[in-house]
Amino acid sequence: MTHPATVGNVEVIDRSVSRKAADTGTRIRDAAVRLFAARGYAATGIREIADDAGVTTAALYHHMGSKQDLLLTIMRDAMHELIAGARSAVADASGPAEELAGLARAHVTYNGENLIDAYVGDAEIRSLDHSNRARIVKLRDSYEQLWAEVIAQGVVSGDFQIGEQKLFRLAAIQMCNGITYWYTPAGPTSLAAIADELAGFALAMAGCRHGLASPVRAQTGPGEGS
Amino acid sequence: MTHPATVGNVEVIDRSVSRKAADTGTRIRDAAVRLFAARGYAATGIREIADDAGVTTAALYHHMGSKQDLLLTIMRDAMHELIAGARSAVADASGPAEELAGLARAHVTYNGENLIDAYVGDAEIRSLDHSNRARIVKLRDSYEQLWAEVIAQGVVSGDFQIGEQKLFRLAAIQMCNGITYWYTPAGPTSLAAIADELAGFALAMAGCRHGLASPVRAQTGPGEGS
Amino acid sequence: MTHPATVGNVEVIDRSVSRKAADTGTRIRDAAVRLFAARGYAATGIREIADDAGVTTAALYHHMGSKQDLLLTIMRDAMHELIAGARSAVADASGPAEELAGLARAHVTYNGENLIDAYVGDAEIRSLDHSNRARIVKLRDSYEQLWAEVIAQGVVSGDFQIGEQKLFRLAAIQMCNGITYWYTPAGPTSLAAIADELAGFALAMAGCRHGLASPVRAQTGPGEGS
Amino acid sequence: MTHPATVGNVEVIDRSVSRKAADTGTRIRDAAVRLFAARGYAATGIREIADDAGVTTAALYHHMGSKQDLLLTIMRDAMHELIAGARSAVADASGPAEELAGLARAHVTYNGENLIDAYVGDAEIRSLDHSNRARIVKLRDSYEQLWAEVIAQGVVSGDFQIGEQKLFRLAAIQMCNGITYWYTPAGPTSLAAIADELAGFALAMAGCRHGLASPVRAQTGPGEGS
DNA sequence: AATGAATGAGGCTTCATTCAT
DNA sequence: AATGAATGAAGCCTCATTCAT
Repeated sequence: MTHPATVGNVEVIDRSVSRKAADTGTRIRDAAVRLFAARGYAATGIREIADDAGVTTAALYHHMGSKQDLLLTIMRDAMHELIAGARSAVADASGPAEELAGLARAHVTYNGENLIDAYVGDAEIRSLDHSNRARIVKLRDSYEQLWAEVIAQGVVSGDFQIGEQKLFRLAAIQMCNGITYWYTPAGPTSLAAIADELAGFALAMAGCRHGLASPVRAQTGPGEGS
Repeated sequence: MTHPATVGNVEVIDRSVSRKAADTGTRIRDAAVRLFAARGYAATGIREIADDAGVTTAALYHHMGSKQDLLLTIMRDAMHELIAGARSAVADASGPAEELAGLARAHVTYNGENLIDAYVGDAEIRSLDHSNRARIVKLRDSYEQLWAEVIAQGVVSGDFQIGEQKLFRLAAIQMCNGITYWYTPAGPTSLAAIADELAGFALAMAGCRHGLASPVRAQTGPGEGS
Repeated sequence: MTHPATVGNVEVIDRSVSRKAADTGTRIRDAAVRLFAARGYAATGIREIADDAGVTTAALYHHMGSKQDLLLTIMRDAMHELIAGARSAVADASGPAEELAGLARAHVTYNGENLIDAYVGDAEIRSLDHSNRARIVKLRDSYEQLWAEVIAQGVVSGDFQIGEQKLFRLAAIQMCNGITYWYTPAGPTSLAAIADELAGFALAMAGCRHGLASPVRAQTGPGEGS
Repeated sequence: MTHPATVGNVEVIDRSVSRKAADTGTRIRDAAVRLFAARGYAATGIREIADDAGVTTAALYHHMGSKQDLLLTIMRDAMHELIAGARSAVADASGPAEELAGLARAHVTYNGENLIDAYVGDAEIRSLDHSNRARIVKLRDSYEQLWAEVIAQGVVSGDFQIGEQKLFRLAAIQMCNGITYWYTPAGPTSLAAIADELAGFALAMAGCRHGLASPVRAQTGPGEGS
């Protein structure tokens, strides 16, 4: 109910519109992500969330269920968006190198544009209870599967020089993920530029830095080159 | 899973000795790291730690001070060891490429051999109170400074082809750090092999995969082959 | 398990009719008795009742008033039926022995046929608020008065050999009441047979086991043999 | 820790002594029984118990565990005492009639002397959680088994004229149990006299009112005759 | 006749910590 | 060096009820 079915520019508009009169559920969810990201799930009180959202704790439960429910909702939404972005990136690319670069850029972009959701999604898996964790892990596995397929194809085609594919995959994703821990929109480098840079790193790690005929991405803003 | 001062066979001996009468402080510290890693700082109760260590909560306070003190101790120790390892790796290497590879391997090795300490050190910075966090961040900065210097030298010397040095540093460290989240000693690949692989990735990211005359992992000790 | 105005075969018919479109009030009341009997008044939530009845809590309030109102309704109905049954039993009998046996049988029969209503009526007096409790206690007193009169007459007539009449009354009613705690229609003995047996116990306690010319249970209806 | 190993006059003395400086655990337990009896388990707040016992809720948990633990302790103690009393009553008697009378008197006596414990033990079985309920039901079954054996022997020996033994047992116990609902030490009749009277009822129900050569109990106080 | 939203009060329980012994 | 007792604050959550629609 928070993330729109289609991601893109439209979303941004919708968000800015709905923010003006965000419904209670959304206000609660937003407050929760913010606080979970700032303090951690366990260290965040339900009353803090309620206060932050401007509702009573009882209203919070009326709308969103338990604290655990809130976490599940947040993480599930995040995974769904991440996966959708990755699918779309692969679809838009042709050839293993472009696909890998696309996956890296999509990951970085999603994380950069949804910093706190991504951070929570990354850091709070252990805070999910047994069955909820299973659900999220399943989603995460299906996300990683997208990477695994691209990597395997690149190895088969000879585009990539990779030893252990799993090791490569984990290292590459982890590298892209790192943005969550230090990126800020206020920084000097645009998100798109960072995404390109990290995509370049991923290709280098795969042994095909020069595999892309054209620069990875054309839209890099002025003054953000290396 | 105490982190011994020296790693290797000696460690085992130390362990069997210390097991006979592991002092109370150590038992408490070990229990705390284990639980902080498993559940997170905020979600771990002081009584759980005490129970796990086989002491009363009162004894815990007597020996180790508050829960926050425990966390600080753990994180400070971890940072000190990490820094010591990095310093020693740089000292043993000659030339930017070897140094960078050494840093990567040292990071991976420390994290792999002290999984839970490394994980806590990574995940619980936000659980430190204001002044403690400042202390640890200062240590972390001095650690990153080691990387920064190596990177800068490599760029100056022309060994590395790196755009934004800070971005590279964060991405590389993050990649190495990832091992914390998935490595298990029971896995098929030895820690040394993983360390070499990731060091190779780092060099590739720096644009000098072929910069090392000899194979990256020449220093691998006996009995640790992949 | 609504208590029908008349018990017997007619009841079944009434049920099948009312089932088709049991009115909301009845559905709520039925759900309430069921849950009060199963968990107790205090342990039953108004939302559980509403859910069980298939209505919203708001609708519940609209139809039946508060939780306390529901309890009062249930208990008052139960007392009224119990009293009506006792009156009719006394009217149909002649002589103290028959009357006492009739009271016992009526009590057992009502409780057996309306297990949960009877149980709630018995167990939840303390859950009534001050003024409601007064109302129900008044009804209960008037019910016990019926027993008191029969007992007194039997003592005067010499049919009964009873020491303390109050003690006897309480013991006898309590004994009959016990059925609430263990009777189940699925058991091997018919309710009528149980009622006869307990009526016999009451007479024995009154010192006139042999005071009835004919067997106690002459009135047993067809098809209800033990 | 509340009920003494041996019941009897000594107990009364111990109680009065310990009451002067009752330890915290006992104070809590006593407050709990009192409130559970007065309002019911579900309707009693943990804070009410703590206030009544003069401790904080945290101290209550320190000493007695959860509300459910408190209930289990109370019920288990009550069952143990009841069973001990019944065993001792049977041991002191000779012949089915005396044994049955003894069981009845013991039951009435225990309930009369421990009104609130007995009441709670009777009324709150449904408030026990699954596993605790199983424990108490097991104890209750072993208690009823004592009655069952005496009854069976009396039937075999010809002392008792009883149809369905189980029905008789339930009715008799229920009758004795009733005292819980109306007895008060301030009443005109002594507990011993009531116990004798109810024991006489039980024998009458068993069809052997005159089976005892001597009066059921000699100690009946003056002025308490029928 | 019906309902979704809202709420203040309170439910039970655990928290990290202190202190007298 | 060690501990049992104690506590104020806070933990998450549910309560019965009302009310605008």
